Amino acid sequence: MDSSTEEKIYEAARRIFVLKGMEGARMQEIADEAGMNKALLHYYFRSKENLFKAVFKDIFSKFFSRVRGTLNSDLTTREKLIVFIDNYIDLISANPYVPQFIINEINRDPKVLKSMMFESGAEPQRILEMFLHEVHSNNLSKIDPRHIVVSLLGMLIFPFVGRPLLQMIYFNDDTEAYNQFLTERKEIVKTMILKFIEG
Amino acid sequence: MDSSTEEKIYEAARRIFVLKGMEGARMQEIADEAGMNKALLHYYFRSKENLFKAVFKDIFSKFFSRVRGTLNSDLTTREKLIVFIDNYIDLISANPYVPQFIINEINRDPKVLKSMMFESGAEPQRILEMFLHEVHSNNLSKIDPRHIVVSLLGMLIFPFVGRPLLQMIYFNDDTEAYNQFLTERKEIVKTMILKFIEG
DNA sequence: GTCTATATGGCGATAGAC
DNA sequence: GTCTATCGCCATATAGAC
Repeated sequence: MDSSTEEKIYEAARRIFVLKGMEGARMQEIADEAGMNKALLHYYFRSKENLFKAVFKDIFSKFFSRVRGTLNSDLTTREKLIVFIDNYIDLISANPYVPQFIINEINRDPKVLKSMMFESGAEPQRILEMFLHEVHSNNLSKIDPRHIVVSLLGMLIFPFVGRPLLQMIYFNDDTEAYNQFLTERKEIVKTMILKFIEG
Repeated sequence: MDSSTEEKIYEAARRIFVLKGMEGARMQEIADEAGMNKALLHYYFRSKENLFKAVFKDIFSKFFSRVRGTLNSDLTTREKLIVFIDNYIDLISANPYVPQFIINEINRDPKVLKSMMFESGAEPQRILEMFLHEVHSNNLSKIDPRHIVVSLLGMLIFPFVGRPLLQMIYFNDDTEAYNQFLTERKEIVKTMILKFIEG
C-alpha cells in the first residue's frame, strides 16, 4: 500500500460513504479508516461535501459504464440480455451496497443527480437508450421498453437492497443460503424476461 | 385539527421521518411541522430514538397488514395475485416514500428490524408464507416461490425508489408522464408474473 | 504535508418559569 | 402542559506548530 495520501483518503471515503451514506458517515471515521488525521481530509478535499461528491460521481459513472461494453458488442439482442443479467448481478455482488447508496443519495438530494447527469461521463441515458432501441427495433415486444428495463432492474436490485428483511423472513438469517439464492437468480431473471419479451 | 398534542407530534414526526429518515430528520423540524416547541417532543416521547421507533413500528406493521386481507379472501390464487398487485401499487402510490424509508432503516440498523419482527403485529413472515404456500400448493410453478415474490416486489417497488433517476432519464422529468407510467405498471406486472407462473 | 489544538455551529436533551 | 433559555456534546472546519 504505497498509494498517495490523497488516494488513501479517497479509498477510505469511498468505503465509509457507501456503507453509511453522506449523512451517516463521519469525517473522523474516514480519517481512521485511512490511517491518518482528520485535518488532512480537509487539506486535500476542503469539505465533506466536496469529498462526498468526488466519491459519488465516480461510483455513479463507473457503475453505469461497466455495462456499456455489453450493449456495444456484436451479440444478438437475446445474447446481450443474458450477458447483461450475468454481468449486472456479478457487479452488484461485488459492490452490494452501491445500489442502495445511489438510490439513497438521488432521493436525498436530486440536485446531485442533475449535476451528475451533465458532468459525469457515465451517460446512463445513452446506455439505457441503446438497450431500449435494441429491444424495440428487433420487434421483440410491443410493450413500452421502459417497462421491461424497470422490471429487469427491479428484479436484479431488490434482492440486494431488501436483503436484511428477505434473508430474515425467508432464509432464517442464513447468509450462505441467501448467497445461493442470489446465484440462482441469474437464471430466474433470464427466464422471466425472455419469456415476457419473446412471448 | 383538534387532535391532541401527542397526536400532532406523532403525525408530524411520521411525515418528517418518512421523508428524511432517522439521521436526516431534526427534532426542530418536527416541532415546526407540529406547530409547537421542541421541548414538548421530549416531554411526550423522551428521546428522538423513542419517537422514531414508535413511528417506524407503526408504519412497518401497517404497511404489511394492509395486504393480509387479500390473501385471506376466498378468491382463486390467480385472482388474489391480481388484487394484490393492484392494491400494492395503490398503497405505495399513496405512500411513495415508505418503501425506501423501510429499506433504509432495516439496512441502517438491523436490530430495529429484529425487534420489529417480534414486537409488531405485522407478521410479514406469515403473510408472505401464505403467499408462497398459495402459489406452491396450487402447482402454479415449479420454481422456488421465493423467487417469484422477490421478483414481484422488485418490479413493484423499484419504480418508486428509483423514481428520480428513472423519471429524469426516461421521461424528461415529466411528472405527469411518470404517473401515467406507474398506472400502466399494474397490467404489465400482472402479465409478467402470470406468464411466468402459468407457463 | 502532517500533526495537535481549538474555533464554530448545530443538535438532542434538560431546567425551570409560568 | 407549554414555553424560553441553556447545557453539553459532537461534528465540521480551521489555525498554527513542526
